[in-house]
Amino acid sequence: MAASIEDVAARAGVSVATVSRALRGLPNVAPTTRGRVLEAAQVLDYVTNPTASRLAVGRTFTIGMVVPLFTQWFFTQVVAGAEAVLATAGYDVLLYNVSGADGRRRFLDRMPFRKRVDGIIVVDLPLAEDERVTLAGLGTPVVTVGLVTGHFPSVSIDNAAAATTATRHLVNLGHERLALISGVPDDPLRFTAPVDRRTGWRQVLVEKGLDTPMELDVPGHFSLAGGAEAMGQLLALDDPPTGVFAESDEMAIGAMKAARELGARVPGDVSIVGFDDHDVAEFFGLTTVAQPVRQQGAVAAEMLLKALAAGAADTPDRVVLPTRLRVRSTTGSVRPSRRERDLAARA
Amino acid sequence: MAASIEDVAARAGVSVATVSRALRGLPNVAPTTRGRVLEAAQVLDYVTNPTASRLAVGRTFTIGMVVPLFTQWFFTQVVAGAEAVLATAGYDVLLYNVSGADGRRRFLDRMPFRKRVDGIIVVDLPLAEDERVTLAGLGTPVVTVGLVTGHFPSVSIDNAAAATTATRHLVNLGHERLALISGVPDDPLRFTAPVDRRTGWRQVLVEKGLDTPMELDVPGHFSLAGGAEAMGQLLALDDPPTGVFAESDEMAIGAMKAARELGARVPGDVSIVGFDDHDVAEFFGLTTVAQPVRQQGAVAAEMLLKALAAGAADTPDRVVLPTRLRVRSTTGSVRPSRRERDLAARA
DNA sequence: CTGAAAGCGCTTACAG
DNA sequence: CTGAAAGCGCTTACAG
Repeated sequence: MAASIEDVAARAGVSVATVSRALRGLPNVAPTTRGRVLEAAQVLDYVTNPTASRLAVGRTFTIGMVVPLFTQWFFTQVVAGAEAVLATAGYDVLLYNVSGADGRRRFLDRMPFRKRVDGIIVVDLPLAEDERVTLAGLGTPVVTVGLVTGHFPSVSIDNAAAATTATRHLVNLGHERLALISGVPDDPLRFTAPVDRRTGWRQVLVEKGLDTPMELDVPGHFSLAGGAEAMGQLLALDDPPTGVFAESDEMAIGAMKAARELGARVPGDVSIVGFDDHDVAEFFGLTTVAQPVRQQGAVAAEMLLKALAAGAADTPDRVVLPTRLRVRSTTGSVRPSRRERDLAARA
Repeated sequence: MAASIEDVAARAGVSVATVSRALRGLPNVAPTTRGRVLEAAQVLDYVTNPTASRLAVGRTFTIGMVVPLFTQWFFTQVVAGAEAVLATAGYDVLLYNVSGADGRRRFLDRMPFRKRVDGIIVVDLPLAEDERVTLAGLGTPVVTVGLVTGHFPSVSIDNAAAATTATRHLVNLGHERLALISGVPDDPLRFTAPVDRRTGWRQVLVEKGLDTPMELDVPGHFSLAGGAEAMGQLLALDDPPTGVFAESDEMAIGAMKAARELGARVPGDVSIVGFDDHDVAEFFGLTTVAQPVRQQGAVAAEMLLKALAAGAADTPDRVVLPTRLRVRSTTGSVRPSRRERDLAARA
């Protein structure tokens, strides 16, 4: 049987109150007493029972994280980033996996975190007004990552600006016919990132007076296969794009493979820029807009710890982490388009 | 303030003992009483405080999972598989991330799971004898996945047999010069899977009387880049292999890319078979040996729940899940080797 | 600096 | 079928 605080007290010849104070390093414990307690604890191989401690203190020392699909790269990174700082601070992490719109509904209806966590990190999950109110009503601090509610502290990136950077990069290379491989067309969860990225893309095109025909805006479902299919559609156009911005690296890599298989050179015939700087982006030589993923989790965790310490949050912080273009080998300056070559050939 | 069991008792006009019984569906509660309790709980929006409940019951209702790098695909899948069944059974999951040999040491020395979990799932982490004894001494049931200790119940696959299948597939296609891209050469954690896979590979070659020169056994570090580098080494040989077995899909995909960039066709010049059936294997058309990854986590969780229910485990189960060859487009029948072509040209 | 006692919010024999 | 009381293993005023 594992030793309890009473066993330690008995062995050290003091009360359990003193053991508790000594072990936690509180002041007002005589050095010699503390020594005896520490030794007894050592000998008995004592560790405090967290369940009992939590009940007494009235805190769970666990943080709940709501994550859409924790099996996906992006989310595992965010979780890992948060987990690392929370573990250091002595907090456990309780994961809740939400998939689909009804999953979110179920989460907010049942609120499985009630009485279980001291704080909540919501990753990427857009919240309807009533859902936000429900969450706020819990009375436990909430920090969001990837979405900005205006009511909870948040950490995110500027998706529109990042998309602008990616698109401008293509424009600066001389590309004028630009396509977008976007995320999910009818997203039940209504993530905001894909929408914002499209906004940034469009903005540059409009600013430069370039065309933004529907046919150059195709969905890639945030997957390799989706990216490949999208690229197939684009290359089948009479006047295919010479520059493609994919809203995620996975789609970009799928697009690269499709391009290659269809005989289009990257970046010779078509330049591709992705988004994320996924672990594998470097290996594939993908030019992309890097976002700090683990760091978003880590910063969210720190903000939550701060809120926990401060008691009530003053004004909700809103941290926007920087993104940055990483130019690798999938983008290059523009070459004559197929149509231009055809025209030239005819002349 | 959230309602407590006392609030419910007061509102229902019964004792807290009765509330406790009614809410947990225990027998010996009058139907009308139960009705009143349920209604009161409903009105007060009561949920039981798990910390208090756990302390009273003497169980934590949480399972600890020790995972080498939970950010990697394989491990996230195992965790997700276990998590799904544990959540359904009302258990939380506490993750502990071990990286490097000292990380394992630290884990076993400090045993952060003491008094915190009711059971432990160890994923893929080989245990030294003393470490095994330490774990067993905890008195909480342990199930291992990916390693077989003979002392704890385990769920795993037959890595050697699976590798045999992969290698035989190449042999059956007529390949005689076969290479292995293995895992990590000096693995501080001493994972057994890569070793067993090599054993299976070797066994087939020996059985068929084929050569197994050192130069055809190269490390790929379980990464894309490592697989690519390994393939580069292999293709630089005077007499390069026509068939390559990579111990993971990631290495296989890296190898595919390297082959293509070096002008070798897959499977025209070199066939490649991987291991895992990673999420992306299908997209890349990779022939591979599929292992059930999520299922290993799920089965481990079920075994643990069984052990928890049974009290003491009888004889340690040892579940070996089936693997299966998935033939896609990276393997094909053998073509004349470069050397053979050279000889033919000279004749 | 230290201890006795109450309390955290449940569950569980035990008695009735 | 129900309730009073003890107990789970800690922490924390309070008194000394």
